[in-house]
Amino acid sequence: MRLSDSIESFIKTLLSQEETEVELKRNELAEYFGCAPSQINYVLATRFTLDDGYVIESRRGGGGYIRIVRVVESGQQRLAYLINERIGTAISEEEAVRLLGQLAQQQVVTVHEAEIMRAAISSQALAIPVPDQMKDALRARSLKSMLTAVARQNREA
Amino acid sequence: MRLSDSIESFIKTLLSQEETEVELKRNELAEYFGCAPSQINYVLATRFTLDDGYVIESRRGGGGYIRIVRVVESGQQRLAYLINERIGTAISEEEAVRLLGQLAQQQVVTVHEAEIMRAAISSQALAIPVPDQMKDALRARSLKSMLTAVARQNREA
DNA sequence: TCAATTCTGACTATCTTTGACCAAAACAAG
DNA sequence: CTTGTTTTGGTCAAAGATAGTCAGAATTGA
Repeated sequence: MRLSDSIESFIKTLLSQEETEVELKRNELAEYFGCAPSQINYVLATRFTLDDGYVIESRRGGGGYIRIVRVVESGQQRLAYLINERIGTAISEEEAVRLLGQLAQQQVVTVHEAEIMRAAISSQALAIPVPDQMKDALRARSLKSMLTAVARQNREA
Repeated sequence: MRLSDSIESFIKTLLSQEETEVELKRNELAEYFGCAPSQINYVLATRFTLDDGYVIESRRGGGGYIRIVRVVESGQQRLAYLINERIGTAISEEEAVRLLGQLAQQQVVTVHEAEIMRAAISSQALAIPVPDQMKDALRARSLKSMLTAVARQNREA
């Protein structure tokens, strides 16, 4: 059993059934597993990504922490499909607007929320000197990030 | 719980209900929390800034005091200030998160909306290979675009 | 063997707390 | 009034406490 796998399981156990988030101290966890603290970052970076349905928050300094939030129930939510399949790694503004319109119509999000998301990824917002390709990638990331937030809110509601 | 967090809560409790301002003695408060007096200044500087919606006044010498005033502003005023003056052409994720938290707390936007906006401009969302400078510029554009959408919705409502 | 994955450690970034020294206001004595 | 003393609050730099990053070493699996 790899160290990374052990740490992954450990965290996922803490996140089991009821609990949807855990807060831990990087150094303590590293101590517990007898490894370098940066190993924890590696595990988080490779096994608790947005695409995996997790969001990581942290703070440095005294009283610092790492918080891991599970936002998508494996495979069962509709948003999970959108986040992982339909949007993918790049999406055009037109496609995104169409998608948001559908979500609003299906009342997955409010009209206000859809408008905000649309504003976030409008060509005006993305008017920076990078290739269109990169803008589409950026739009996909931002959109997925926002929908993940929505999924999290739905779950908490 | 961090000392700073305790002091912050304590002050916010004093300000919570009807009161829009409190006056206190720096040394007494420090004594109460068993910390260095300058710790109080640290808390004020990091958690009671103008961005957070507070104004600090103080006097030295006999009978000296520190007065913390919670500023009240209309949602539209606040949005206009952020869009036209505060955000500018670049903003870091940390600053943006602080501003969004404040907007939610002042109920200019809902917590859901704030979370969505936060997600839109998080570093996770902006993880593309461009210089940080450009990310900050992008974040500013996207944020202003979203806040403009919110302002428009308010007007139409 | 060799490429991908895992792991580590040195260096960096950020947040908190403290303490020494500074500045201003009030007060008291002359 | 003027000046010295006392009482406050302010500033800043340094130390302490965490977490993040990244290049390269170690390991693993094909």
